[in-house]
Amino acid sequence: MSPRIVDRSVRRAELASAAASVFAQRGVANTAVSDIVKAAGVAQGTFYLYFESKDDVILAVVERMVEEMFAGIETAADAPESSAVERMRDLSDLLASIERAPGATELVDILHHPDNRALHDRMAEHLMPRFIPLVESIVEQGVAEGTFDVPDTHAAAWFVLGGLQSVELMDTPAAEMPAALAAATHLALRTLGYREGAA
Amino acid sequence: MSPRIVDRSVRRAELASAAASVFAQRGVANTAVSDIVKAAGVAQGTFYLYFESKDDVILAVVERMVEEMFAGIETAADAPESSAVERMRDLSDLLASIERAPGATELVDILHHPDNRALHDRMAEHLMPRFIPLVESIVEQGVAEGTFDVPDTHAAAWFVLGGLQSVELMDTPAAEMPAALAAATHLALRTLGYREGAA
Amino acid sequence: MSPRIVDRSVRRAELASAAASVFAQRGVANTAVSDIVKAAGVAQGTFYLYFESKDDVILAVVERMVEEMFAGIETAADAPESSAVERMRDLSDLLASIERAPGATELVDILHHPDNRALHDRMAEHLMPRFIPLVESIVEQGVAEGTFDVPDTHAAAWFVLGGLQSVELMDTPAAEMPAALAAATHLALRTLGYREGAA
Amino acid sequence: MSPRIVDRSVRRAELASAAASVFAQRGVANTAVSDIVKAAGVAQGTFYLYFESKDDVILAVVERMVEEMFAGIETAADAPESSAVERMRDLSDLLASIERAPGATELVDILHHPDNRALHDRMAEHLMPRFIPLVESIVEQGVAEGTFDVPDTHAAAWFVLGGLQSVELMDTPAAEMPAALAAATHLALRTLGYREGAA
DNA sequence: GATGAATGAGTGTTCATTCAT
DNA sequence: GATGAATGAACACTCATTCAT
Repeated sequence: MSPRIVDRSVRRAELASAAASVFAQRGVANTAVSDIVKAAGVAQGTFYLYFESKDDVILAVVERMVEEMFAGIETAADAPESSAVERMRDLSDLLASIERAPGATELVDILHHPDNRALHDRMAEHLMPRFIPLVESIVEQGVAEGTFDVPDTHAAAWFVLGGLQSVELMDTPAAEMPAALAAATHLALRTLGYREGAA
Repeated sequence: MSPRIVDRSVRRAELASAAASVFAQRGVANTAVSDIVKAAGVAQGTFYLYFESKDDVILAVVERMVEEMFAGIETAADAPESSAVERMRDLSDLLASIERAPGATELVDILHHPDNRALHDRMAEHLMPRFIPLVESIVEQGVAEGTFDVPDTHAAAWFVLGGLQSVELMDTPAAEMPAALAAATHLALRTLGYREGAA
Repeated sequence: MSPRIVDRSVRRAELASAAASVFAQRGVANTAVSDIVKAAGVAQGTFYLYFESKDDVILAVVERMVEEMFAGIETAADAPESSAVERMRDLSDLLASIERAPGATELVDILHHPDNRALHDRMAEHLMPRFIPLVESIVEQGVAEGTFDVPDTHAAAWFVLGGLQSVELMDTPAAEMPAALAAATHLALRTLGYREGAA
Repeated sequence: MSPRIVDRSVRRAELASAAASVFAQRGVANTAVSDIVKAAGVAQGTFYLYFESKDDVILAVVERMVEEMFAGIETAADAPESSAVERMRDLSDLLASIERAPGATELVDILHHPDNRALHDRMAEHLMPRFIPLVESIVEQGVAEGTFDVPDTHAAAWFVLGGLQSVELMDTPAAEMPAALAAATHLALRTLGYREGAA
């Protein structure tokens, strides 16, 4: 009955996984702690050995999601050897492909559950501040390279990131996504002062 | 104490107001129907004379907000006699001033309550589809006038609106807002292919 | 607005009718006073002008049913010019046909509503004591005529009436009802000491 | 105060007992779950650990009653070594003594509560189908033995059982019960075609 | 007499959290 | 550490009844 020689953080992760899974199916608000422990195969009390409260798991799940997402994006987009334009194009693609990223299925399920807009947003809240520096560094690089031309790189980073995200929220059928994406990327570059044919 | 003197819709509005007020203080999820009726000074059962359920008030509050917001914006921005560039600038200003609009204080309180991201989003959900046609009409006008140049007006409308909203979410101190706004407007116009100095 | 020159008891009857109708559809316990007034087309308060409470209508409805049922039965079965055996046979038939009696449809609907067993029973309670004297008078007549032979006419009346009712509760398909009825009548007569072929 | 010492079914039984007791005092409909838990000395939530709903306890109480009653009857009357006539006489006695059975006091209290006709009936509903086969087997045995003579044993079983029950509902003072019972038994046997003095 | 808006106590049920074992 | 039975406050919602108009 006690072959559970797993250490604290592993157990915590198991519970968070179980929670994430149930959240995806039933929505966060409709999920009771009892659902989580059932899914994890532990007793009710055990939950409180690893989390202070229900809110605590929610936070943990969100944070894990942010980490996973950002990890994927960052390694891919943080390629200082590329030109700013290339990095910008990559970022645009990556943003679009986040939802199709391997292993992200669960995240997406959770985020897409209609009752989880709050979670979705709490996540966006965590995500934006982390993305912005990345985007801003790309913008700055572009300005330095002379391909971009913006007075306020910070504002530009927000504007472009907001614009790209917004396009992804558009009412686009799957078939036309690539075209929409191309359009968005094009707009993003233009926003940054990039002249397609020029240079 | 003064029955029959107020008609149904007025009473309903009173209750919605009370609800909005409590929502702003405690967040939607933390507000019980009993809190609402207490604030409105009526009995518990009275609430259900005017709303079918708690969800019903929430929806009513959100819709009222949307209407108020959109009413302000629409009348202001829907000026077909102006040029597309002017209208775009107006829209940008208006978007920024929404939160400071008279009477909107309460809306803002509610929307800013940390627990109310869901409400905020349900509202955005209602709002975006109503704004997009407006923005798109401006873009199309600009294209027709020869001042804008975009292949896909729909995508452009989403991108620009998303970008503008995003800038407003920026971590900008009040003092620098005008500058940030000017920058955002500038970016929006550039995104649409407008050449500042040119014709 | 006041062509309602109906007198008190008529109005009361209207309300009782409305109540009976709703009871039949939704069951007594699931029927709110508001349902009754809606069906009657009067205001909520009006109800309390004619009935003291919800229980009061229930009672009124039950009593009306009892009266209707008994009226039908009594006139039919109370035929002192017939022989006791004939009257017994008639009673048996009548008991079986109660549910198919004209105008009783509504009663039956109510009584058959699964939630209304209590009502059904309150009614049986009223009905049995009224039927028993009738049955007993038949039994006594038979004894006097020499066709029946029972020591305790009171007990015999209860036994026979209970037996007949019980058979009607049997799991009999409609097609076999006549046969079951004949069997029951036969048993009833035998119980009373009647020798079929004899005398 | 002594958790884990009682097992699940015991605790469930305790709660059912408490419920039965309160039902007897206040009637089923007038009993709130809060009354039950108060009587049982447990918290409100505990109730829902053992029953799915209020209806669930009601059903449990009824079923327990049915079992208790039937257990007593069955063992007593199911004596195939006796003659059909003897078994019939035993059954008649048992039916009459049910209410006086040791431990049945509580059942009787509940059943006699005026508001509990529904419960009473739900029980009768459960009970009749279980008794009928027993009675029918007696009738069939009698026919085989040549002491009874009925064409339709099924109908006869219903008739006789209904008759016996009906007599017990009679307005008989306690002192005269034995006589009424004897009369009923006599009638029952006669109904089945038994000739007292004969063979 | 009639109205119907208002009342508010009462209901069944859920669930995050605790704690004796 | 792990358990899971127990807790009890909280909640949304109903409805018989009242009463100012």
